[in-house]
Parts: sequence; C-alpha cells; structure tokens
Amino acid sequence: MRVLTQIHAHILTHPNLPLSTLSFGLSKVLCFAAYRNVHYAKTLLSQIPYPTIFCYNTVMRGFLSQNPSPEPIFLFKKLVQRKFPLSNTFTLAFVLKCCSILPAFDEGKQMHKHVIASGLGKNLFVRTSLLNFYTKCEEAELARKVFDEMSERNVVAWSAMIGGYAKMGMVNEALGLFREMQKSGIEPDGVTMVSVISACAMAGALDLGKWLHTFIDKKRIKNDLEVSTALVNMYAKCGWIQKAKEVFEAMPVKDAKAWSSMIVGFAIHGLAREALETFAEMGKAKVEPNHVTLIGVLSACAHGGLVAEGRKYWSIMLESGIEPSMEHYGCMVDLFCRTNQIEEAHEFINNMPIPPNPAIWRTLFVSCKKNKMLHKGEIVANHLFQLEPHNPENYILLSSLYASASDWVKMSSVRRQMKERGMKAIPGCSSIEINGHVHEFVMGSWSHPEAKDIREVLSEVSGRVQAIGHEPWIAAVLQNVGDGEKRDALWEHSERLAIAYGLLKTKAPVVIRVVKNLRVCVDCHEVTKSISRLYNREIIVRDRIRFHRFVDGECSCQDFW
DNA sequence: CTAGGGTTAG
Repeated sequence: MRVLTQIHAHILTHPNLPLSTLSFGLSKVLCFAAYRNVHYAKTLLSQIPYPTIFCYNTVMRGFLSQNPSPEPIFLFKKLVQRKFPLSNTFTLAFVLKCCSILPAFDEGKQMHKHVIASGLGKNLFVRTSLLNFYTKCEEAELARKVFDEMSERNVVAWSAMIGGYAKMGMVNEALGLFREMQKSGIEPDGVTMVSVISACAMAGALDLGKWLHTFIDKKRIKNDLEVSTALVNMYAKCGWIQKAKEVFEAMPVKDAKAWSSMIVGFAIHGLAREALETFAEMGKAKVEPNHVTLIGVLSACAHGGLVAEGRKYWSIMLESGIEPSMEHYGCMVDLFCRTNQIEEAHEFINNMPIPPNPAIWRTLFVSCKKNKMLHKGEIVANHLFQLEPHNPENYILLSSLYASASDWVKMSSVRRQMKERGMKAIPGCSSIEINGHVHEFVMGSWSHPEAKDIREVLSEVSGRVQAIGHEPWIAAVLQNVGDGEKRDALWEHSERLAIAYGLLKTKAPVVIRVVKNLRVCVDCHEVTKSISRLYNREIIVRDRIRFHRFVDGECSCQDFW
C-alpha cells in the first residue's frame, strides 16, 4: 500500500504528464488498491480525468469483496447521472450482486429497468444476477419470470433457480425443476447438486437424497467440501445419522461449516454426548468454531438436559469472542425450561441485553403449561400477545394452557376470540416417502386415495394399543367435546395417518420415516412407542424441532422433548 | 474485472 501511495504521489507531482498517461497510471494504481483499501481506490477514481467503465467496475468489485456496503449502488447512480462512461455487463452484474447481498429490493427493481434500457438484458451473466437478486428478495414469481424469459440457459442459470427455490423453502418446486433440468439435457454440476440436496434435507426425502448421492458418484461430480457438507446435513435431517457420520468421517478436509453440520445433526437426534465429543475433536483439529457451531453445541445440551455443560459452553462461547445472538439465548432458555427451571429461565430472559423475541417467550410458555403454572403462563402469554397479536399459534397455546387445567370457560373464550379475529390454526401435517413419492397427510383429512385401507390399519392398531392398556391422553385435544370424541380425534392426528400408511405399504425391517410440521403430541408419542413394539418396527419421526427414534417401545428422546 | 453452492434455537 505504501508503494501505491508513492506511485500515486509521483504521478500527481509530474503535472506535465499527458492526460492519457495520467489516467492510465492512476487506473493501474486503483486496480492494485481495490482489494487492499477500497476507500482509497474510490478516492483515486474521483481523481482520474476520464475514468473508464473498467475503473468503476474495479472499485465496485472491491466493495463487493468486503462487508456488505451500498457503495456499488451509489457509484452506479453517479454513472447514470453523468451518462459517462456507459455501463457494461460487468457493471450490471456487480450492482445486482450488491442489491442481492444487502438486499435492496427497490434499487434492484430499478436495476431491472436499467438492464432493459441498456439492451444488455439478454446477457447470461446479467440475467442470472437478476434472477438471483429476486430469489434473495423472496420474490419467487419475479425470479421465475426472469428464468422463463431466458432464451438460453446454462447450468449456472438452472442452479440459480433451483437453489433459489430451495432457499425460499419451495422444496417441491426445486425438486421439480431439477427433473426438468435433466430432461432439458443440461448436465448438473456440484453446485446444482448442493441446492437439490438441501431441498431434500428440508423435505426429509431420504430416498431421493440417497439417489442424488449415487448420482454424484456415478456422474463423477466432484465431491467437494460443499457437496459433502450438504450430504452430511441431508442424511442428518432425513434421520439417518449413522450415514451422516460416515460421510463426515470420510471427508478429507473439514471446515467450521462441516463440523457444525455434524454437531447440529447429533443435536437434533438427541445425541448430546456425540455432539460434545465432536466439538472437542473440532478443537483438536484446530478449526475455529463459529456462531452456528455454538448453536449446535448449546442445543445439544438442551436436548440432552445437560444444564451444567450448557453453562460451561456458554462461557466457552463468550471467551472465544462469539457474541451471543437470539438463537444462543434461545438455546439457554430452552435448556432451563426442559429441566423445569422456570424461574431460572425467566430471570435469564429478563437479563438479556437484547429484547427477547416471540420464540423465546413461547419456549417459556410451553414450560409453564407443562408444569401447570396457570398464572405465570398468563403473564408470559401477555408478552407474546403484545409482540404477536396476529399469530394463531399463540391463541392455540393459550387455549391449550386452559385445556390442560380443564378451564373450559377460559378456553372457549380464547377460541372465540380467535374465531372472531378470523385466525385459523396451522393444521398438523405429516408426510412419508413411499417409492420416491412424498405422501402428505393432514390432521383429520381422509382425501388420500387409499383412505379406506388406512382406516382399517388404524382401527386395528387402535384395538391392539388399547388392549395393552394405553390410556389416551385426551388433554391433547383442545375441542370442548366428550371424551369419546376426543379419543377419536387423537386417532386422526396426521402422524398416525402417515405411520398407518407406512405399515400398509412397507414390511419390516423397512424403517418407517415420518416428517411432521408441528411437534408430536404426548399421546401420539405414547402410541408410536407401542406401535414400534407391537409391530416390531423401527419408526423415526422428525417433528418441527428434533427426531424421535422409536424402537421396541422406547423413544430415543427418552420422553424428554 | 461478471452469474449459481454447504452449517443457524423453538
């Protein structure tokens, strides 16, 4: 940098240099400065008599290589004002990238107009940047429009759209587009695979995920750090933790993200000891943990009920200079709550330096409900309703607090309020993958083509479960109806429909794997334990938070979830 | 000098 400033000074102290030489010299200095001190490069830009578009692009690129900054957008505005020099495809790509990083929706939309006006809209780089910008702003339809209007699409364009869908949570769209891509004859590469594997991880689609893994080997797609990490994550999120571990151990190089995936994987399976051992190994391997690693470690402690360890890792986190975020606080609150240290949890929340979010209050609320602390629960609910007056989940929770205390008057009142405000509960939904197809079951809905057979299986299961003395936990049903109807309602819970379908379509020793959008209720948990013993089947249920592995009447969570 | 990728509480 010192040399650069010397050259800069030299150029400026020779006023008789021809203008073109001056410009050229300063541009060269700017180029070198862009990555070292981008602000210096920006100053230089203003001193160059007639800067080329290349100079502007270089400074923009410099800003993009650093922390998120709107500078490239400002520079572009200058370009537009001065009408010189004219933008090229590189400029547009850089500015759009800046808009997606921030993200800056309005500026990006403006850029779309500039793209059209510039006549460079057909350029692949520009279009892909535009498409990526829209997905980062969660504008699925606008992104898809940009994609559909492309006259030619390469593997990058396809990957951008597939990955965009996956990140927006539109898993089926992502997987569907991957199939279309194959039909179109464009060969997927490692980047494409990472996006598709992530979509499988979200959907819990193990069979498809396994197929993709074979596909990678067969097509000799490079199994780099990102692909392997995505596979570890996918196997963990699809319930096959041993395979996740196997892929992880075979990785020649592991960075913080790879270690974090493995630790988080163990955590959601309730394998706290394994998660902590892996964290220790990570230390031995001299890989610095990041904030996500610590989320994994702390949530492992929470899932395992390890309070002392949780506190220990909390201080380790502070010592290693990781500033605790909402997620870290959430893990600690969860840790106290799961071990029924409600006062401790509440105090921890009150001492948070950042205002607690609804999720944190909900954690505390659920704990109050479990411990039948009606009064405290109402106080916590107040915080929740202040922050989120329009979230139906909060109404459901409060009414379940009253239901657990058999206070039907207050329960109905909450239900009525909910109805009056036009709010609907999110219905429970479970899915099971059979022969590569994901079958979805919604609570109480019998729209599946094989509904009749499923009913038969369920009534047989229900008979056998009751015969061994299962008492339905009817407090799980919120409706203010007779106990008989509550018993029936329990048998329509979505996970039972999915498990019944699994029993119907597969035979032992095939593992029944179910993914649920909400948490499992106490009664379903008990019933699934019984099914695993009575039918001698391993059943793995991924609920909204973690895994339950049912084998021979026991669950891996040891009734702690 | 340009576009697409992996880990994130409840």
